[in-house]
Order: sequence, then structure tokens, then C-alpha cells
Amino acid sequence: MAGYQRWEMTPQQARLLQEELRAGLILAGGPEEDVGLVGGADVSFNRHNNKLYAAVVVLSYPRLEFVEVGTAVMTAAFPYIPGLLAFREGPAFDAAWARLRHRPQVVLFDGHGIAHPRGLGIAAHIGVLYDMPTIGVAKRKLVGRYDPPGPQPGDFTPLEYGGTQIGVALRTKKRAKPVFVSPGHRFGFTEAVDFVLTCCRGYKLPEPTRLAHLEANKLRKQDL
DNA sequence: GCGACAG
DNA sequence: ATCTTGTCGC
Repeated sequence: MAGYQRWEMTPQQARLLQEELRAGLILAGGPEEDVGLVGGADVSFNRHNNKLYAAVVVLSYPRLEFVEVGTAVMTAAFPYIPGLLAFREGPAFDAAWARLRHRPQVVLFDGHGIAHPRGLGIAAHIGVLYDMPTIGVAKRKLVGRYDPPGPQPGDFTPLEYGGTQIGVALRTKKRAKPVFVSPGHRFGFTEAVDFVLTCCRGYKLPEPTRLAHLEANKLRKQDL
């Protein structure tokens, strides 16, 4: 489908498309043995001008040193509706991604993977569209229930929904609320958790997502 | 009708 | 997401 119209639709049509795309998900696998680049994506918003500020950072792996950042600024054309985040931020991600010179083998998203009411959060949605390995790392849960994980970084508990596991509540830092990790595309639960942990450097958020967040905010502030 | 509700 | 500085505590 044409890139400029894969996000153009009504909320009802969007939900139907999610049901379709879900069939293309591959919930197994993990990073290749030779991952040299990892990406992180996030989008900031300015409610006064209704603009979205997307940033996709590329870091070396496993050293996690900054390589480059692709950015994009655009007017929000779709409202924020729980469960349809991809239709709001997807267009901005596409534009920022197109500006990158490098192609990371794995991309972490600020949002959920399959831990979604229809199993297709933004990380899973974009993962299928680009057929690339992705992982969702959200700060809050959208659906499901879980018990608090242990206090040590690396401790985690299952996030369940509809009788099955859809992700994990992962402690990435002491005394910090856990983050919710779920496979996006071409990733299994264990592989996703292990990979996210190798991307953490003492902060609650893994470096890819943490730096993307900083870049997106920087972009928004510069747009003044 | 009442809560829950990624960013 | 954003509105917003300092401050208490580990």
C-alpha cells in the first residue's frame, strides 16, 4: 500500500486494519548474532500548534554510542485514541526514519508491541510494515494485569491478558517503576527482555528510547 | 453507569 | 504527550 495513505482512515477502519496486520506478526526470534546498530523511536507533542516531533536515534551495539538521529516535524492529523497510537505517530515516524543514513537491525519503540487490545501496538504495527525486528518499551500498561516485579534490575513478572502472556513488567532500575516490554515483530518474549536489558545503562529507560525522547524534546523546543 | 485508558 | 521548580529521600 502507498506510504502516504496507510495511516489515512477512520478509527473504525484503523481497528479493522490492525486485525488484518496482526496475522502477519512473527512472534519468535531475536537479534541476529551480528547486531551492530540499534534504533530508538519517540515522538513529542506541542498542544499549542498541534505538531508532532519525531526522533529516531541510531546507536552502535552493544556499546550504545550515538551514531545519528533522524527527525521530522508535522501537524498531527489523527487524534490520540488509546489503542490507535500508531495512526497518530506513524506518519511522523515514517518521515524521521526516511532521513536516516543507517539501518539499525533492531528498533525499540516508546509504546507497546503486542501488549495491546488487538495485539498490534505501535512497535508491532511498524515492525510488520517494515518487516523489521522491533520491541515495545512502554512506561505504562495499556491492557492486562501483572504483579509488581522484584526490586532488582532485571527482575520481571508476566503481563497477562485474555488468559495469555502479552509482555512483561520489567524492573530496569532500583526504586523506579517497571517498564512494560513486549515483542513487536520477529522477537520472542525472552529475547525481547534480554535485548532490552543489554540496552540499559543505569536509567529506567533503555538508551535507544531514552535518547530518542531527549532528541524529540530538543526538536520541539527548537521549533520556537 | 463506572473505571481503565501506550503517547 | 504537555502544563511545571524545587525538594525530600535513597
